[in-house]
Amino acid sequence: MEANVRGFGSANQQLSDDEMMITDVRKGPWTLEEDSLLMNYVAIHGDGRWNSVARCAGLKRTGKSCRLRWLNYLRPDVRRGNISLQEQLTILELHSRFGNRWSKIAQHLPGRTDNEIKNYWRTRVQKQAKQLKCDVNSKQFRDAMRYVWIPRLLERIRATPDSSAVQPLSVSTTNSYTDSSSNNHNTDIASSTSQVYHHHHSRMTESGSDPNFMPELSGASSDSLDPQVSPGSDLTDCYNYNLHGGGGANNMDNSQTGSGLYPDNFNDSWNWLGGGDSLDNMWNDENIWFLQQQLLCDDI
DNA sequence: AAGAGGTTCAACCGCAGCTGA
DNA sequence: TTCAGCTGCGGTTGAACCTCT
Repeated sequence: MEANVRGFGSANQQLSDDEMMITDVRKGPWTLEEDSLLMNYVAIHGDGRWNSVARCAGLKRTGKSCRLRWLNYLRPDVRRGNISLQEQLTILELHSRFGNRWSKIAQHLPGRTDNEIKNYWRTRVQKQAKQLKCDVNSKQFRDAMRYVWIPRLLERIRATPDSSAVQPLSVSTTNSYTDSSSNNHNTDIASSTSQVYHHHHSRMTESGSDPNFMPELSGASSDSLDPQVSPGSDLTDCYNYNLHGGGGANNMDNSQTGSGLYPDNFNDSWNWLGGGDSLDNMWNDENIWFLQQQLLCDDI
């Protein structure tokens, strides 16, 4: 497909400053030729100073456009494609901590771009919230992530005998991460979160909430990003009530899974998380029931 | 086979912050 | 101190692709 020349956006838009310097600014998808020009130029002169890159490389693109193309697509260590379970876990955890600070989250995922993480969040995570009929920033959804989603991810990561099996399927062969700490960051987060989760899980079934588990979600942290997030005690009280007295797992009415709280395609809606396995294993009746109890509890 | 509707993701935009003259 | 230019960020858009009927 041919890229447009001043045809991608609004015709009446005012030209931005860097556009003013280039006549006949090209917009739209990049061609192989343009990619080649940009890669060759950066290989020789290095990146940065993107306006001069655009000019000197002979590209009729804005500096911004060149920068974006390089960072999101052309740079040698960029990795695109399937987000691994560990990366999913990292994104969930870091988003709960930083919110929509995509570039900050991307710093913890070597080779991933802020754009890709943002797209992942919007297309996958927000979709789940929508299908659960709750806001992605709501307590319900955060708790669902916290008590069901993340633990399940951890289980799956741990259950994978060959760690390479949870790596993305399409990792660039030119990847070379010189920062060893960054290289291990996903595993570190999975490991530490796992430890915290198990600590939390054993405690919460005994005596209620554990503020140490993802405190940014519990509201215990002073720098909590979302003031509406309440302490975990409500949820765990609800959990204990349902589990131990007020209609626990043994009393679970399977008909609840089709009660209307969740759409009929609830299981399917979480499919992306499983990485290919049957959802029957991933989102069984117990998990669905648990989520339903959270929502019921929150409604009280 | 074809069209409709849904999903994905590359690329754009506006804005804010930084830097140097 | 001010201002212009540049860079980076987050939100949004729309073409391409996929799935369903």
